[in-house]
Amino acid sequence: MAKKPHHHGNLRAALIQAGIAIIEAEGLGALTLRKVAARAGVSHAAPAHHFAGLAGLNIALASQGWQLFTAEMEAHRQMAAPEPRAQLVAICEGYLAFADKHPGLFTLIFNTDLGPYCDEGLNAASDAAYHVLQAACAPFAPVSPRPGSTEAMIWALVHGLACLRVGGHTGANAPPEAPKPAPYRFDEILPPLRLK
Amino acid sequence: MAKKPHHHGNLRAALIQAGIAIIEAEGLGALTLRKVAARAGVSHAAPAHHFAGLAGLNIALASQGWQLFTAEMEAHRQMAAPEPRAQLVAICEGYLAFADKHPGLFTLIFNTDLGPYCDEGLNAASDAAYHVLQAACAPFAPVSPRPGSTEAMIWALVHGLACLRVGGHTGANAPPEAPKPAPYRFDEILPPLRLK
DNA sequence: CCCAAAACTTTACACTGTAAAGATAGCATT
DNA sequence: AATGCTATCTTTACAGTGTAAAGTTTTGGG
Repeated sequence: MAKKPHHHGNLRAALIQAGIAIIEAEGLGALTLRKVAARAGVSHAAPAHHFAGLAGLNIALASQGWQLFTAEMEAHRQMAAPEPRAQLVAICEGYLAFADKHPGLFTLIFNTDLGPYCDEGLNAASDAAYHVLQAACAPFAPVSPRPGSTEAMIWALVHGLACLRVGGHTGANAPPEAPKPAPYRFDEILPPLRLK
Repeated sequence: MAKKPHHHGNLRAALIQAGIAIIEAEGLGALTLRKVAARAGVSHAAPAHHFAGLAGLNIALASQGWQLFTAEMEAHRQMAAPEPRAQLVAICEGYLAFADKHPGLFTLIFNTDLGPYCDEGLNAASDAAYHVLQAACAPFAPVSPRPGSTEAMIWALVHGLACLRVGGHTGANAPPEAPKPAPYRFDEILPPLRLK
């Protein structure tokens, strides 16, 4: 398993790249082993072999998705002022920006059943994302006696906003021709938090 | 289109019931036109004809799902004390209870792309659910200058908690043998709200 | 040099949704 | 009451999917 394997030369990376491209262009529902293979220029059984089936491809793509997700949050954080609230808001805006820009990957990493504890790399990638949010919540006091309650509240709040936005559930249904209201900025619904 | 159509006798309702039974028993991913047909004792093309394809069946099942969802929230509300905060907490607990008890239907109504403005009955059913939550938020002052911000915040908060719980994302990954922490009750992460 | 194993391809199969054509039952009209 | 019409459902066929097994080619080591 060196840099230049036998035929293709790092086919695994090419397949992951092809999979992400398909998800971004046509949505998660259009992701297919055969389409991925065609886009990478190999036979339709090649991805099934490399990833041990569609489930394995999904896991590999989700790992990559978590890394992109983490990078988006980190990028927003580094642009923000160093005060705790600005850092937290920036991370949550990164969370929302990722969901807006990559709804297919967002659905893959959060709303797809990949099997419990299925892959070590996937766990590590999702943990990294969680730690970014956790660190941003650390300066604030718990919102309830339970430790970790602030992280839980912030995560639920930003995740719910992202999910509802991706799913188009932004209030009561309106006729298609009605102008859509501007989406909420995270600051508008973030309750005040006390510093530790 | 009377009560007793030609052959079966209200096949549409039987197909919906069969579809819900499959989702509840085997998950949303196991839902199939052919399985629904088999469970209802008809040919595999019958559901495709009644609902104009799988997409139509999903829409019909989602409408039913929204009604069950609304009923669950209403049932919790009626058990609660009449104070605004107790009413709101009860509705959110109903929200979470539905997600816990019916993860497949929850995923269908929220995380499945059914097409925008695809069906009038579906819109009415989801609007009914939204109005339950909206009414419970009405006694509280907006959390930001924007009107409706309280509904948006509460909805995002409870929805995020429900989604993360359904998806198993309740913090950093732990080894499978580790005991799972008790899920958050909604009260633990609900910020204080001022009455109007 | 040769051979064993890894990396792919080819082939085949069960299952899915969809479309079209055929059969059947209820209803209305004459 | 007889006839034809239409909706309901079945049968048949087909393209596309994931998966498994067998075959082929390349790589790397003894």
